Amino acid sequence: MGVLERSHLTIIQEVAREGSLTAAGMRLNLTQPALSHSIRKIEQQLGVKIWRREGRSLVLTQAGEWLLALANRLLPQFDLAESRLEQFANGERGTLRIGMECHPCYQWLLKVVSPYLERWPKVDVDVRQKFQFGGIGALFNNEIDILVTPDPLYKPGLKFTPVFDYELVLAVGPEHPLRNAKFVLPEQLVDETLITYPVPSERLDIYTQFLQPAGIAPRQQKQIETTDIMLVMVAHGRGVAALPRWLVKEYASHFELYSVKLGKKGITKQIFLGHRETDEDIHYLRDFIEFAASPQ
Amino acid sequence: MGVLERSHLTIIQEVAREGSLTAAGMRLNLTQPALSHSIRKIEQQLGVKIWRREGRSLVLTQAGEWLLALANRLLPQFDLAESRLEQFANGERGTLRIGMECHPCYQWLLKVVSPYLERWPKVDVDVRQKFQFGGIGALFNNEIDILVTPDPLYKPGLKFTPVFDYELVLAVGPEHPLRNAKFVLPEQLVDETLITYPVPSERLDIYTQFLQPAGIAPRQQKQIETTDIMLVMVAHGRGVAALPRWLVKEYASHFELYSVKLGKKGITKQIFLGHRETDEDIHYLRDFIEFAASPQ
DNA sequence: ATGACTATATGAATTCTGTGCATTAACGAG
DNA sequence: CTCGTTAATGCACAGAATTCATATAGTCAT
Repeated sequence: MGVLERSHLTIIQEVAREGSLTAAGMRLNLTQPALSHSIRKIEQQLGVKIWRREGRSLVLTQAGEWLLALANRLLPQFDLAESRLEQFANGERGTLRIGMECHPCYQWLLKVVSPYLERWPKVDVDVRQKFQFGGIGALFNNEIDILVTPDPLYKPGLKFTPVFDYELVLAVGPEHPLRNAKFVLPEQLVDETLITYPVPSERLDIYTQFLQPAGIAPRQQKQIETTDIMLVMVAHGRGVAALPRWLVKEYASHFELYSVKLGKKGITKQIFLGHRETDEDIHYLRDFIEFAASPQ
Repeated sequence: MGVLERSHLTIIQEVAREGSLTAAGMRLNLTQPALSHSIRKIEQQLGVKIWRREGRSLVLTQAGEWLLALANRLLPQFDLAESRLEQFANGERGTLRIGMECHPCYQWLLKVVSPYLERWPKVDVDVRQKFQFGGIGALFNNEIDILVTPDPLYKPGLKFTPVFDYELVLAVGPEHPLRNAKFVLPEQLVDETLITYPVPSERLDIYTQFLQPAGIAPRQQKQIETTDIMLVMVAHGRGVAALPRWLVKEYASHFELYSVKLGKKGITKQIFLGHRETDEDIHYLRDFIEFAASPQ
């Protein structure tokens, strides 16, 4: 089995560097006899002479030169590894895996992530959107570290932090009769084409909190992946979409878009970040939550 | 100081591979508690959790994944190193440094080295020709492992083996009056141009064994590095040269050359290979000497 | 739920390796 | 030759690694 250890390479390198066991011992915090015993053992375990005893100094043999080259190549990698691990230990390095259960939040997330990456140059961010057992399950399975969700499910071991509120509104185009309406009622959507993200309707607030309570369904539903395309369609009168008010406002600089309140009182949503309690000592994770919760 | 050892990487790799401490223990010839204690120690020494305890199995953390990648990268290099060292130990690998104190022997050496390199694919051959303290000194200083020389100097610790005999002759061109002579005497060279290798005349046998005893010097001496050019010059009547008979014969197929015996009895030389007695257990070195000594 | 099975964790005892001390041996410079 | 320096050696000890025995925990089938 393997007998050559990192410590042996260190000794070989240091002895070659200092040229004497005594000096090398000083640097390694070992006594000269300790090294003498060590190198003898290495040599007989490997069955190779590593040094030629020349007078009172040690000169590397061919095999020794070869080992020295190996040491010079491998030891820096060990050192690097240890400094990396220290960063892991201090929570300075890692991958923050963020799960999303809220399609339109993607735009918001982007705005949070960019400055965060600046602050934590050694932390990578990974965003995932599909979960076999739901976002909460993904948190428990350790598939993700942070969950962006509008539905905090308070379970032991998990914690949720509210990060921002927004109002869900109906986005309509410039030709739409509702464009200047104070608000819209469910029955006003029976003849509309509703554009949504491609997820089950029980995960769309426009259904669960607006249409279904009134027993209404829109004439047609179109599913579109990306927010940009969705709003282009809306601006051209190909349908209407339920989105956060701030998102519609943002896109309004590019396309002509109007926001209409959903119902008399409007629909207000709150977004939470969920995380495992066991992760609370991870510095970069805690900072992400604090940073995200502070108003941008 | 460094705490991460090769053995730790081995454990990480093996546990990841087998998925359980018990199984990994079998492969490493260790018991399960041994591993359990080891990994706990590694973790607390590094200050990083490497595994997450999930149910009754161990799952790598981010830091653990990182270490596994390191292990997969470094461990093969350790394995390779050990197999190389085994080859060193068995004398199958190394560099045979050959020193030359005999210029014309270079041609002979080439003929010996080619088949030798075939027989020892892992042994490299290095030929050196300049020595600060002479060839014998170079042997003692470990600058070379084998010395090709016509002057064996029997000293304790060194051994010399005769490898071949040759006759030193005078090479002349087709227009030369001596071309068919039975032999040549020193005084017949007073008006000649003598072509030699660029070394001090005390190292040229034509001087020490032929001209100087008779108190004769040639009209002119030209120094030329390479045997080829030397013999081209001779063939064109630009001078004469003292070289081994077999060498002249070999070149006679390319240029018109004639060999003339030096003195009535001729000059016979013997070439030896010198080596350190301490090197006699190096397999590839002993084989080189045996191989060189056997008639080609 | 319960029990059988299998995995890891733990603690104490033991074995072994590594280290240091004291000393010897070898070398080199003055 | 002698002194200063360096490596080698033998012995003794401390601490680390390993094992054994056992506790604890999770999984699966009934």
